Amino acid sequence: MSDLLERLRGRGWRMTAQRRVVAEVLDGEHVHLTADEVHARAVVKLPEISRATVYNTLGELVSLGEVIEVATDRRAKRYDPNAHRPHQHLVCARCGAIRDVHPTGNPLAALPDSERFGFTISDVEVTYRGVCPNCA
Amino acid sequence: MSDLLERLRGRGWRMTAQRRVVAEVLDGEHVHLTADEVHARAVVKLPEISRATVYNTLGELVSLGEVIEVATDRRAKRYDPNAHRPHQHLVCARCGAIRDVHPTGNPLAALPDSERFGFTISDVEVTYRGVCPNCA
DNA sequence: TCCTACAATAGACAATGTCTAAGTCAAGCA
DNA sequence: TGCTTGACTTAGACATTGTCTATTGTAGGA
Repeated sequence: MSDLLERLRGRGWRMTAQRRVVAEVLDGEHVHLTADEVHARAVVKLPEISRATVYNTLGELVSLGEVIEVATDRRAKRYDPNAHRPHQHLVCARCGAIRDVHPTGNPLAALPDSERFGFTISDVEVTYRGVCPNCA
Repeated sequence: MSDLLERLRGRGWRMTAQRRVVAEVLDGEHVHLTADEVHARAVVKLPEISRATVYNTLGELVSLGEVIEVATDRRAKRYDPNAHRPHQHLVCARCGAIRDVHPTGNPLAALPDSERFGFTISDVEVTYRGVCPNCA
């Protein structure tokens, strides 16, 4: 993620304190924060940052393909900075913990042509649900 | 779905006009309505029905296992009456059309133990995304 | 038919997300 | 270094989706 700022700058992204802080918050493995959580953490580093800016910046990062929107939670969207390695998600039904996982094979292959209804399929999203060791 | 009302009555579900109407609205193949859409259609049949009742009834049907909550849409939950045959969903990225699909194999098998992080996995949700023939 | 517990209602409230108008500032350029 | 400009940020109103509560209504049994 440290080179994210470089990549963005290289793409002509205007660098501001707010954008830098949002990008910094989205750093690490197994990070899946909601927009509100991102805002809460960003405020610690930059108290003036507004909610709208966090939403805007997250939206831009998603458009740029640097961050993935994840819908594991029924309430709020979550943002996953691990956009450059394809992966799926494993969610604890009790505490909501989320892990990135890497299944074997291509999940697309499991869908025969007869089940594609003429669609041109471009993406598959898989969410495994269960109970994590802490909650078991 | 015609026997849904029978099944519910058999389980001691108190039958009311509102509940009957909600159940009737959720009839058919490839039905994936939002709560609001269910309400809109229910109002046609029973103008007095309230939003809260639709939400309550949908929640009860989900608890009873007669209807499945689907999160293909980032905005609102959708309700799928096809609860008795396991299936996954295929969504058009343009128009939002949703089809029930039946992939081959068990998607659970694709996740090796080393990728389970000690979780006890009970469920997998797969959403295929693409463009439908109408939008292509 | 009458009772009673369960269901439905209206509307307030909560959570999440979007939009707008006005002010601010990063980055290029003289 | 000091302008200029258009992109960025802000506060807060608004929209959408969903939940809760107090009150009223009613299904189904006695």
